[in-house]
Amino acid sequence: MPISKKTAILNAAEELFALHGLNGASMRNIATKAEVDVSLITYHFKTKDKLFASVIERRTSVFIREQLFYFEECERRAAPNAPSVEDVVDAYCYVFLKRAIAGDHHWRNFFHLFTRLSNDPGRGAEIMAQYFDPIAMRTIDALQMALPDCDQKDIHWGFQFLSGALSTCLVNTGSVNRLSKGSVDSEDYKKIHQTLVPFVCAGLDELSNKISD
Amino acid sequence: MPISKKTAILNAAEELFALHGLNGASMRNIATKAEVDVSLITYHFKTKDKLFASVIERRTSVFIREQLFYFEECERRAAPNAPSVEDVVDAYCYVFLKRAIAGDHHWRNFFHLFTRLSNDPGRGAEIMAQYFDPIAMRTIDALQMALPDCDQKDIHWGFQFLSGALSTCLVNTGSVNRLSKGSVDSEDYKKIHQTLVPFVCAGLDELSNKISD
DNA sequence: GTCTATATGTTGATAGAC
DNA sequence: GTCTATCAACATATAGAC
Repeated sequence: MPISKKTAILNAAEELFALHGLNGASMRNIATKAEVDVSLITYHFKTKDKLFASVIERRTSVFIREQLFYFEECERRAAPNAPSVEDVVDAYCYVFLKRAIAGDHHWRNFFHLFTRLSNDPGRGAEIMAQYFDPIAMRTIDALQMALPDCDQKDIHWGFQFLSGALSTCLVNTGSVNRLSKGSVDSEDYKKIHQTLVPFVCAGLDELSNKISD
Repeated sequence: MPISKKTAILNAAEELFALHGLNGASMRNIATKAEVDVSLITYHFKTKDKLFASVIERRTSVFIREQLFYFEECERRAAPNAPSVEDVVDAYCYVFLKRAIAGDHHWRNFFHLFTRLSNDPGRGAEIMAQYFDPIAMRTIDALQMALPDCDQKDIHWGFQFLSGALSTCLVNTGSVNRLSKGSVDSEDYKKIHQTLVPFVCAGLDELSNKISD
């Protein structure tokens, strides 16, 4: 079954918003990429901003549910003890990385867009607050349970570092490939998973162990 | 002495490009913010893209020289031994953070823009390659010296994580403040410095110690 | 160096035929 | 649902007066 034109618009918008940002991608660019007339975008989504919101909503609705499920599962598995730091960090990262590993380029575009939003103080910040704060809160709570002796502020910073480290890996700027002269592949998400999780866990453990001031 | 109109343009452009991106900031917005006529921008910088390049160049010329000086100093201090991971990570971060700590909002705008560029696959990636690859290379080399037993690929990923963790801290999205209900201040760059460096060093040590595959 | 006036294209969005 | 035609607002850039 061929995809609907509405879906084609969403896919094209997702990719172009990810590549060029909200302002950088015009409705005409999107229409061309989707092989659709410009006015059809207005018909389906009314305004550009609402199209943007639809692009976000389409995936977050699926994504957030799954993310929360992973956390529940990881806490249930550890019960009655608190989950380990590894389990929490892994749960947070894996929901992103497993889809990237699977090679789904639609999801990759979305994660790409996610990175853009998470480093944008304008409209991006609003959307992050609306859609991703629940996940962030949940992760921070779980980290606090896993590291009961860690200073709360350090947990917050630790999550920020985790989030930043993960998100740069989700956008394909080509820098890792270039800097490593081709010996490292920026799209080797399996390797990223294997490397990022222990890196972040060691970092968090360090923060937990040091005397806070 | 009041600043020249040319400098006012650069300052305004720096701020608006940081906030809204290359496409999101128009020359009119910039001219208004700089309290200058639009055509004066064309007079001084010829095109919008060249204005953008000038914004980058103005600070990178200073910044890169200083960054490289820090690395030399830190290697000289450790000689004939290799510098420690702490020294290398600190040198990389501190050049950013010391100016942020000093509260210079022009530099903060620039770092803000830096974060945007480092997560942009388009024009941003080009500029990063041109201006920041030398620093990145230098940092990676220094890390390799500090961690001779670490797998080269892990060093590259470690640097990517470091770079991602630092850069999210340089843009003020308000997320840390929101998520911590005000108990953490996203502009407390001194705290970021104190927290990020040990976090990253522990992560790198972990990568160095694990058996690579 | 700085301004006014203007050229030329692109933008997001609408109205109406089919 | 999908297209054609069109709008007013905005974009970058230029020419020329002072």
